[in-house]
Amino acid sequence: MRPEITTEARTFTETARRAQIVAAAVETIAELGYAQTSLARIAERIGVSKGVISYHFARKEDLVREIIADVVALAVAYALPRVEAESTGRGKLRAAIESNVAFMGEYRQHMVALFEIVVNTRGEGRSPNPAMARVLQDSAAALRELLAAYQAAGEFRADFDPQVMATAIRAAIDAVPRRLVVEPGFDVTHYGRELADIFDLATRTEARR
Amino acid sequence: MRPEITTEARTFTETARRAQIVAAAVETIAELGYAQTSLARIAERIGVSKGVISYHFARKEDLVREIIADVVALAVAYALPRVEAESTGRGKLRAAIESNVAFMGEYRQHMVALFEIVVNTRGEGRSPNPAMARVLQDSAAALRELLAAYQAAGEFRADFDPQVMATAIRAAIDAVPRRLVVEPGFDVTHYGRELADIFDLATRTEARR
Amino acid sequence: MRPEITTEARTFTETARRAQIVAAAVETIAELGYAQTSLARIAERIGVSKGVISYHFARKEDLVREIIADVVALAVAYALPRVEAESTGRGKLRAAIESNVAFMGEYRQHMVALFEIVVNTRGEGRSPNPAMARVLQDSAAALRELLAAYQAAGEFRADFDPQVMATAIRAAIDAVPRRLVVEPGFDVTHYGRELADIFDLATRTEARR
Amino acid sequence: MRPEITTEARTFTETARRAQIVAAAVETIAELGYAQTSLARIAERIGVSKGVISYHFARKEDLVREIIADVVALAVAYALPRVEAESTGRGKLRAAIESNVAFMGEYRQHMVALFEIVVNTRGEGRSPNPAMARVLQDSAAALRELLAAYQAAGEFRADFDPQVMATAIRAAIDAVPRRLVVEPGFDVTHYGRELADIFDLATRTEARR
DNA sequence: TATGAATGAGCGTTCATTCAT
DNA sequence: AATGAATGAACGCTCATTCAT
Repeated sequence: MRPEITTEARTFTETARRAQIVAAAVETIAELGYAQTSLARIAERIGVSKGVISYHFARKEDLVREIIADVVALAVAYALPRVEAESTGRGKLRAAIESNVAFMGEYRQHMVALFEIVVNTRGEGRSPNPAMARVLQDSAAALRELLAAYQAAGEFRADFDPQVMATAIRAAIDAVPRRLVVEPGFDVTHYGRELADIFDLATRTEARR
Repeated sequence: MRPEITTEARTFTETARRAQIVAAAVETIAELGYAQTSLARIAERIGVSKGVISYHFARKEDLVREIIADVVALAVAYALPRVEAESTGRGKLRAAIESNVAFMGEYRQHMVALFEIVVNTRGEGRSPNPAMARVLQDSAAALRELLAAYQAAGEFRADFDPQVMATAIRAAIDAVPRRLVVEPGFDVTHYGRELADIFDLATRTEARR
Repeated sequence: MRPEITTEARTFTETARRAQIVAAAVETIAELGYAQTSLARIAERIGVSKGVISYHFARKEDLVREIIADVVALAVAYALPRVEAESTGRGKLRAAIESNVAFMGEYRQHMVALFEIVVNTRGEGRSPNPAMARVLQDSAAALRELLAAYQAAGEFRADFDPQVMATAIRAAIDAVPRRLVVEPGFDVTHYGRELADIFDLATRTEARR
Repeated sequence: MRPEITTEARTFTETARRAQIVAAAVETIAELGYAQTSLARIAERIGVSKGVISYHFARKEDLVREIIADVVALAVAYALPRVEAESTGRGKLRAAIESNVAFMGEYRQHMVALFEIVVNTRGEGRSPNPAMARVLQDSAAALRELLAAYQAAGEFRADFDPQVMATAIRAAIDAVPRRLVVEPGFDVTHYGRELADIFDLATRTEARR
């Protein structure tokens, strides 16, 4: 096992290997599902021995954590600028929904893998994977803040619960990976636009009707 | 293994044992997750040898199928009369959303277990568990039919895609089990009502605005 | 379990049940092989519960012993009169070979089952099934005695080892069941006649050449 | 499981371990019989965990195949040169019988194990183990070819069926392992010579009498 | 830095056997 | 005389993990 003593920098080789392992893991999970993905199967895809993975990731859990972090970073990098480019709450909401859905269309494997991880890993018994829980909470929280802020500003109708609305929106977005698995021809752009329409109608003020 | 020769009726003892096993399986899956639920763990909860489970359910798959059937039957028995009691499309939609969400609140463990099964079992490779796939498809299809019918009748706005709307609604409903795991104090009634409001707004015609 | 205290007579029902179980066991073993034959499978063929077999045969071994005894009794009843009907050693040898082979052709299932039992069951570790060992030894011994007696009488050539000859003959006869499994169209009569020719040539005196 | 990515060469350690496992399996099967030989029992004999065997042989079937191949290779290496050293059909037949029997005397355990495998393993249902079936067919076929060829050449009597004769010879040879189990003092050389005499007499032409 | 080798716990499943009814 | 129910050991197999080289 590689020394873990301090926060020493990673060598170039190591960084590359880790990225390669993460990529192989994502592909394998997306293809076979989490339960069918063993370290052996990931190693086989790369063409190295199982030991390599254990060497770079002391626990399977560490590898999973890295996958989550990678995919989330990708998603944020994709969606955030698109949301920030908008100036109105309405525009930001639409941008958030559409860019999230579009991202899922472009990074199908990553999303399917992430979805598999969400539902298949747990921390200590009952609770969901802590790394994943934080991510989900964060993304829902960001949405809730957006809704609440522009609700306070009077741009959205005052009488909805931003928490519920955020949950509904995220759920509708997060339904995409499963749909992609079931129905490979699924039209992501259409789905994104319709979804944005739905929640536009659901959030707008009397005045805008 | 119990004799399978003919389609003989089940004895009282057997029916009771099967129900007990299904109940224990539901609890275990809800508590530990599907992957951590082994026949040994289920048997341990009842306090019998794991041979007992094999005796009553020849394959693990058979047990899972029975769980699905049981929970679906419960859900249908709960929601269907409430939907049928309504006469308008708008009323039916609200009843469907609220009763589904309410059911999930009342049968938390069952829902969490079902959710675990959905995402953790597969038939032959990638595709989802066939027994479960049928259930999901049926429930989504029923919703889509409802929306399409009253859209055609002019009660809902004409310009939404019933498939997308149905997916969004189901996704928002199906988000409940996960929320229940994460946040035990989650207010199911409130969530149901808000959700109904959201999709009422999202489906109504110009005239009703 | 039925009382075993004394050598009490068997009831009619019991005798019939035992015969039925033995017959079902023979069929099952012949069809699926010994290793694939469980008590459950035998019971299923009859249409009774597993317990019935345990009731009539306290150990699986007891059932096997009964099968052996039954088949051997059949074989002896078939071959013995045919051998005894001959007056010369040469005639008796030919009758023994041909009738044994013919029996195997007529009672294929029984022979295949017996063969499966021979090679699949053992007594305490290494040695062959004691019940079966006795049978094999007996049948080889009877053949050896026949050969030795007429060798002494000058009817067979003096310079062969009756033990070896008997072993070779039995082996050639016992090859039939396996052949029947592999090659269902195997011509038993032809095989018997050719075999008799071979061992007739191998045993005759100089004078007869 | 050991990496299987390419057809890479085996390491020294692996070769040695595989040989050790095969040897232990042969011993165990010869001693206890096939049905009583589990991976656990083999591992125990070597003094390693049973995982080791799964590591080197992905399926039990693979191990069995290797045993067959090993024993057959040994037998061929033993008998073939002895047969080929002879120039006449008569000489070749005697050499084949005697060398086969002698081999069985020298490699008792191997032969007993092979015999156990023959009768105890099946491919898909009824038919014999395909790997083994080929071996048996090959060895019987080789004998039949030998007989037919020299029969055609006029060196053997014309009126026997080479198929039957080959079957009888093989059966008599294959009786050796069982005899060795039952009677440890069995004189292999004597048996081989007597057997050769028997089939010499059974195959020779009128002219040679 | 990576490998091959091994471990040991756990999996679902099979089965002969026991036993109360 | 038979059944249904249960047991417990064993089976082949999978897998994350450890570790010497």
